[in-house]
Amino acid sequence: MMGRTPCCDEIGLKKGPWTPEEDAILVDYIQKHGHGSWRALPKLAGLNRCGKSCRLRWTNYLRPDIKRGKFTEEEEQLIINLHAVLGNKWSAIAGHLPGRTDNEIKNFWNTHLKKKLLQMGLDPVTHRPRLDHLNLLSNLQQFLAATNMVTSFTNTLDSNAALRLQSDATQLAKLQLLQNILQVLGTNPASNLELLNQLGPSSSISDTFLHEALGLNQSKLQELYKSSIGFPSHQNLSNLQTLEVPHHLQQHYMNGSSTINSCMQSRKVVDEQLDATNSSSTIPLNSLPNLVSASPQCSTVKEMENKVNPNECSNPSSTSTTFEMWGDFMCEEVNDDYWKDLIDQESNR
DNA sequence: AAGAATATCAACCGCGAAGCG
DNA sequence: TCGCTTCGCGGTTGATATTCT
Repeated sequence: MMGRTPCCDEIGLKKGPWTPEEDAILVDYIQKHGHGSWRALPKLAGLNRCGKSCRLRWTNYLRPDIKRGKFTEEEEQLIINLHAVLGNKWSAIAGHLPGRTDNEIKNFWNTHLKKKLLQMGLDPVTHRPRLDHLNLLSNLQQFLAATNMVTSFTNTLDSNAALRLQSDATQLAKLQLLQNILQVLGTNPASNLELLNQLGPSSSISDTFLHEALGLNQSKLQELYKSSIGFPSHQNLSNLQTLEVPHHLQQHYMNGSSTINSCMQSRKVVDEQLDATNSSSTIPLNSLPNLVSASPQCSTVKEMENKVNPNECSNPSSTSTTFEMWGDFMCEEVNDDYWKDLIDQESNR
């Protein structure tokens, strides 16, 4: 295969944009004869192009069933959802959007959706919250904002209920943040350094702030970091058990709102990890289950099915994404069955 | 108004997979 | 089974359009 001459290097074959005349010739020929062998087509049709160029022009532009115009909100959400499951399998994604081409979807992803996810603090590759320190800090702001929202809301309640709700919200915010930090510590050594730099003596993050936001002081966090690279011991994980989620809240929200529910599930995962670590101290921290989609790491659907529970891969309620962010993206009407069908279809391709 | 910067998207390129003798 | 051809995919490029300064 190496060194094969590209088909369009043949002398005299035209490249570049197609003229309306060329389009007309190609459409006319295919309508009359079908495309048959793409390689033979240009000669038969009387086009000074290579077969590859003809195929591309036909499939991406001239095909009669192509839908033109802007992507709808529904299409946009579908692409995001499909990308979370399939990764950069543009033709597979296009197969679920009638009239759209893989090229169009790829361009749309690269120019719009990627940026949109980044702006929302999500990694467009993994669809998880970004693990770099900047994002952690931006998440902090969101957690605090959310907590403040609860504070405003609780002004309307009696003082006991208000205090309890406020405290619960803060705990959940801590938990979510902690989950993100755990991911950083466990999976991304480069970010660890950056994070530690942020947490260092010259850091803009004050001890008070860390204490308030996390219930951890700098030295405790750094200690945790040092001891958790590569071989986390159950001792350093057990340090985190100071972050208790009130039992009544677990009961109340386990079947409740997706926001709180996702936090609770995150907590559950941490708990399970702690349990597992207690029984065997060799489980690496970065084996934390994927809470959002597995996506491109699941390079094939088969692989994906082996690696992850499809529900974990697709169920919005199992995400660890910051509050409702992910929920906003997921079509509510797209249920588990949809994803099961999708995965089945892809497996059978 | 003009030039620079940025966004968009059609088309190309190279590679791996599939088909076939 | 092997080697060649063809197809289709995903990443990238570059011309053009749009927005910003």
